Amino acid sequence: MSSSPKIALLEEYALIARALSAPARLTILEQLAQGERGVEALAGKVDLTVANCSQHLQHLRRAGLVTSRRDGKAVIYCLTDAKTLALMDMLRVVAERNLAQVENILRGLSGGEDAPEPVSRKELALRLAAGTVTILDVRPADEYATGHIPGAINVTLDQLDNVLPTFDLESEIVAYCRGPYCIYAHQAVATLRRQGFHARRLE
Amino acid sequence: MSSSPKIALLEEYALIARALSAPARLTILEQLAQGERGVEALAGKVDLTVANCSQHLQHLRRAGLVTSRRDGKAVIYCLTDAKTLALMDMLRVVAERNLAQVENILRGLSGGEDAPEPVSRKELALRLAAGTVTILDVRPADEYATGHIPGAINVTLDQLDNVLPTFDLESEIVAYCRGPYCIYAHQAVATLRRQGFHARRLE
DNA sequence: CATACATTCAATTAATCACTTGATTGATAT
DNA sequence: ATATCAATCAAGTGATTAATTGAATGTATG
Repeated sequence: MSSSPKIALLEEYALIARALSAPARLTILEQLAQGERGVEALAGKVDLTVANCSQHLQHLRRAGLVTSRRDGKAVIYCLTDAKTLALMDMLRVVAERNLAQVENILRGLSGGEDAPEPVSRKELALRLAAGTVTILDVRPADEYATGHIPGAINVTLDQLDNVLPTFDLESEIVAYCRGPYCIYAHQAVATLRRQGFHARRLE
Repeated sequence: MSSSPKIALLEEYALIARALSAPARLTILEQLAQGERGVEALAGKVDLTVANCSQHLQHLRRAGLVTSRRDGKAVIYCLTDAKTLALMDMLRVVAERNLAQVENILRGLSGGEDAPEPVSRKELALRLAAGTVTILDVRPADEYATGHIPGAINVTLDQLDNVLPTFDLESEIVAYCRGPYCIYAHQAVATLRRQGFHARRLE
């Protein structure tokens, strides 16, 4: 009745799930989703010691989620394939669907009930062409530097209050950050709306 | 720079991943995918003590993956929604893609290199209508009893050797079990093929 | 009301995990 | 070769986890 291969298989699946079961590793994956990185760069981004970050990376590698290659004296890590992101996204979807706690947090971020619908990518393209929208890239400057939506202005959350007066109260503002795992855009939109701006988040 | 709500969110996501990080809980979910069950029935199916099974179920409930309701003096558990299955399936896909170990196990199950392509559901329907196929349900009798493909014969792995001589060597045999997480069908096909039958697995 | 039953709780043990610290490896530059 | 830098390894600590056992809860039935 029992089957050793079956358990062996399940243990492999469980290995992957376990790799995703630490917040630190999820942030590492979020970073890697933006592009390959060295260990030290990652450690700085996710606020871990280098040794600790290295261990997490090896945990991820054992699960097959990332691969590494050597470049001089640096070791560069990158996602094994895009399916990993799909897996993380599904994790997020299930969480938002089933956990009341997640909804509470997200509601808190958006500053209450009046959270506006996010803007779709297609809609943004139309508005951008019409020139009726300001786009904010809310990521750290270095990530903005390596690539961003054409026409987007880089404003981190720290800088937001300073830059805010230069915006037009009437025009629409669309904020984006790294993706679904990143909440900078949520926070930026909440801040802007508190000041009376027409701000929305890119989906 | 740091954001407490961000970590709180990631901890919720990690909670779900952790719920999927034990083989025992994956088998429980596989069972629940077939229909709701009481604690004792589940404990029997997945070979755990009742207390232990109950604890795993509560772990899953904390992660929002299952819900429970009372029915008399029994407590019935069921999957919260079908997204959970999609998540598990993605786990399997990523595992098959990235982990060499998984491929080894699956190859071992299929009895070597000559693993035949699985039969699609659509193809099976056609063959079934033409009457040119024998369908085997390789699940335990009680699961067969609660529902099965019309025309399918219930033969567990134990019984397979006994029943085998009654099959026609020329006709095609298609075996299925619970789904992608279940390996009974793999094993049945391997056994049948070793005996010279034209056996394949339902996708 | 008392009893039997299904499930959960509580306490324990052994194992595993995250993180820290300090030493070690591998690759480049002086 | 030696020094330097990035990354990994190894060992230790505190916290978390899975599984076991036995007691406690809640629900139905006599």
